[in-house]
Amino acid sequence: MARPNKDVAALLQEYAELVRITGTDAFRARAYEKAARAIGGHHTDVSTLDVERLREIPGVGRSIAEKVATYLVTGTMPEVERAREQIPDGVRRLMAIPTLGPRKALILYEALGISSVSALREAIEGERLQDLRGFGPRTEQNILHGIDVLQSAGGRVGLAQAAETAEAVVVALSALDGCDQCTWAGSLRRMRETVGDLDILVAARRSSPFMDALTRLPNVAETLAHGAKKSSVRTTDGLQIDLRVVPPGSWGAALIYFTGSRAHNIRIRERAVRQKLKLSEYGLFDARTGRKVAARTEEDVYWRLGLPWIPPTLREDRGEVAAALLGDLPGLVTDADIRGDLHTHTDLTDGLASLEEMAAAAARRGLEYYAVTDHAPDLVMQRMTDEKMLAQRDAVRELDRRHRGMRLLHGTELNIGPDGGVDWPGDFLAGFDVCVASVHSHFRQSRDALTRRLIRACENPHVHIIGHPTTRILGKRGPIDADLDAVFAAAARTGTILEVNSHPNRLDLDDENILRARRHGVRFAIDTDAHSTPDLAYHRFGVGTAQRGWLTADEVVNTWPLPRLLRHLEGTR
DNA sequence: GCCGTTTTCGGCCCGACTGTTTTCAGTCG
Repeated sequence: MARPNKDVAALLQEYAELVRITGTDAFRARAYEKAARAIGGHHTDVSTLDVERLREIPGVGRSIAEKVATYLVTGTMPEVERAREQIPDGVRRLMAIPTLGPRKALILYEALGISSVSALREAIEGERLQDLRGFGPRTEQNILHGIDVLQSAGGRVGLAQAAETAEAVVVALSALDGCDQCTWAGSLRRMRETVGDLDILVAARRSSPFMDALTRLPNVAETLAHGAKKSSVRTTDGLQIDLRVVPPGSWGAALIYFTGSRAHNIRIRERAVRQKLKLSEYGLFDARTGRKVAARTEEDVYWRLGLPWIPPTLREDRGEVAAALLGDLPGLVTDADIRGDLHTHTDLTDGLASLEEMAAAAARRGLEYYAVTDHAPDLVMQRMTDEKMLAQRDAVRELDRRHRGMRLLHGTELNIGPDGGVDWPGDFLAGFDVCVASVHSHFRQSRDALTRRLIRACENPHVHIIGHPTTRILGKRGPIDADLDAVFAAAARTGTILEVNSHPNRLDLDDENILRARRHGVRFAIDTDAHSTPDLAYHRFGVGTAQRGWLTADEVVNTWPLPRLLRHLEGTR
């Protein structure tokens, strides 16, 4: 579901940015932004709603409801088309550069005609910004650095977008006659945090119907290659999709080959060679006779190489083959192990859905426990007060009495201040079932200060979980510069849980930090940080990241039965 | 543009930080 919601949200967001650049009324832009967010996170498919129903979405009034209704019927929004004619798309994309907002983007366009990131870099390097009011040397430096950050993502897309596109392609191709099997492989199957291109694999006797169907998918912008075994297209949002069609008998070998990683494949092929075998995407063959010895399933191929099946999330050549040989592969945490969520928001702060809606959605997902952790007062913009928090606690307790099968917990997401302190004194904190504490400001303190800050938060007996520990936002903001090994050691010593934040833009801790932290003996919580009901589905990305960090269910506290979890939370105080 | 009402206007998340200024504008969370 929610594909139309995402389209509408993206369009309204684009319009908001265009209004922000051209317009004088910042509140109008904010209204569109708010509506975009509300629709993007709305629980029902907006294409099933008429104008009156659309207006019931908070933040959507008559004007926006009518624009959306027009778009859903005609496929365009005339106001957006007009705005696009005034401002080239490249100007809007300048705003993706951190520290560069709508005002500076407009100045750059009007004064120098700059309408692309590359033109901006050239202008700075050509010293053409020197006479521009408001653009000093530090600003130039910040912009150049921002461009580097932006481009370090390297044209890769986030996990959520990749998964959504891949699922649509697989659904489309699986529906064709003669499709024996179809799935995605590549870095998406390995759950890497960003995906460079999608690898789709089909098992079928005839390939041409699939190749033709790929090039005719609705969001395909251009066909890069069109052959009998492989075709490639680029989608309208710049993502490359490679399709391979193999005979059904080669499915398992092909799946291994296209899942990768390259390093993992090299490792197992070396193993094949030592056994006088040859491994390719078509199968595992006797090197001398050329006779096929395995190919139909991944398990067959691995087994014939003397290995158990290795989960795709481990296939990075980080010791998984050696571990497999020793029988030491970890029993990885899975989606099915997740019993609860310990970091979520409601519309009391910046969430979109009410406490009741979030709890109901969580219960529908089969969770056994669910903590509501709205923002604490030091994040001033959220306007939290003691009274509001205590009133919410009463509401949570009341709702909990009515919820059968799922236990509601009352918590908060505290702010770790510049000195490592948090919003409330201990006696107030003691009233919460669970306290998450996160860094939301002062990201550029010195390494020493940031390290001390996080360690002090770990040492606070009321802090149970450190939320999104490095604060990085993929493609936008790097991790804070702290001595993470010192922080991990402190977390292990104090029993403080470290979060694996499942939001696809965060995935924080990431796989490598999880690997490091678990060596210190840290426990983890895989949380969604949901701000709307659809966000509750993000758990799969956090679980994938945790698997890449070799985590077992026992290391993840929200796989534990509630009594064990509560004993652990209580025990750290 | 939305919304609530002290109800058809006038407010709209508020404050800090940065870099450029020389008193403030822009950006961010």
